[in-house]
Amino acid sequence: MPNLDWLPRTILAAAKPRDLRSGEVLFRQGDAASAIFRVEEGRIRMVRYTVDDHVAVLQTVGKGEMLAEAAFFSKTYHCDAIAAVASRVRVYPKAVVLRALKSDSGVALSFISSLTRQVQDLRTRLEQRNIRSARERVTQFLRLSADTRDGSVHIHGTLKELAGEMGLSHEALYRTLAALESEHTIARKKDRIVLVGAKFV
Amino acid sequence: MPNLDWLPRTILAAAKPRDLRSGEVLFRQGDAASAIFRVEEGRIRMVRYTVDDHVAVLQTVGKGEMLAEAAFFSKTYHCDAIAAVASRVRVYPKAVVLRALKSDSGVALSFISSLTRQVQDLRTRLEQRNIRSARERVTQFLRLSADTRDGSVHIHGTLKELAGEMGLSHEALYRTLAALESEHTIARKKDRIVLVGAKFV
DNA sequence: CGAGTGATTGACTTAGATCAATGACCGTGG
DNA sequence: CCACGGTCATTGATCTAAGTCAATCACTCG
Repeated sequence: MPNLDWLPRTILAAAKPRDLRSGEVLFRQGDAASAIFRVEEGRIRMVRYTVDDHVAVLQTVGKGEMLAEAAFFSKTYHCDAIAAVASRVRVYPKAVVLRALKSDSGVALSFISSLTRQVQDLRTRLEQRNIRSARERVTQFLRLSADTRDGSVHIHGTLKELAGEMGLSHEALYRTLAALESEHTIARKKDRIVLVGAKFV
Repeated sequence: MPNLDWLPRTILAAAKPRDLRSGEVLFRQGDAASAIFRVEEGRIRMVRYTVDDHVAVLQTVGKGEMLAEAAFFSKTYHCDAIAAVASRVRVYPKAVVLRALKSDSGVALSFISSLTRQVQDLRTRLEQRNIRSARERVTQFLRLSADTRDGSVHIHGTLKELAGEMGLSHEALYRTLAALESEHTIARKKDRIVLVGAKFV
């Protein structure tokens, strides 16, 4: 869950937390962009109002993720940020962070590193979504997530959450795992799934 | 299609092109990471071999996109890059680019800007993939892509390509558009779709 | 002028969403 | 210490929307 590890400790330490009730607004489209945030707890929804007067969710930002990075390069926020559930964010004043990025190329480089990793990860997830079949989607996920050493995948959080991240209903995931297990393609342990037939190093 | 607009002109100009036949290998997992690339024409597939001896496509990089950005922070490439069709890439030596990033905070900032935009875009696309119904997926896409001024969406390339990007079969997209049109939710012109009922500014 | 490709529509099939019910587990408050 | 409410995990039954196969038409290009 890092994701802001690239910031100097002094800035990290100085960032104030802010608590939000469910439904509370963090900022609105058009507000002066004064800070970026990191979600410590809960979920924030980035929402935009469309030309035909509907609401569109641009993204849902979860625990550990950064939000409003684009505020760096904009005078104002370009969408609303609203807490989907009771949440806590940490506030990083834009000016302070920007100064650090400008003055210290090491900080900038670390940030770039973090961003490129994110881009890769997101592209991979998008690619996975192109796989229609639940079965293939799940096995590809497991293959890419498997530890090279022992072919096992550690499951963070609940299977239900995982299903959501993979774009499957939780029932579909349960069923698929059950099927794969019964064919001995995988073995399941507590918090861990092992790819049978993985070549160990 | 820009995406490397953040690099100094001198570097852009110095980058050599390289042509690849369909199926040709640009680099292999484990090769020393000596350059990053931009796809000028065609499509490059990033492929990894999994622990259980299968092939997994990590991502498909299309025209205008950058590839192997992560090579900046790694001694070696961590997957294979293979041309899916005859392609042309431009080669940016890692050392040169890295030097520019380190020495010029303006360059670094521009790169960061480009990356944050990419991250936002990818997250939005992922969010869209969570919408199961073709109809909703298409309308959300149109709403978010619509020009604020006149509520119209310019269609780049073919509808077939668009269907692929949205994760729909082309038939499903055609049908959905036909349905939306017959209900007067949208109007179609050459290369352009207009959201009826969009509030014009 | 034919080959190749996109756009479009029809018919059919199926995989996955949805609705439902049950058991296991956990924390908690009386 | 135990009963109760809540959530996850699991499995069954059902339904439907989207994928797949297929045929046609319109265009473009050499």
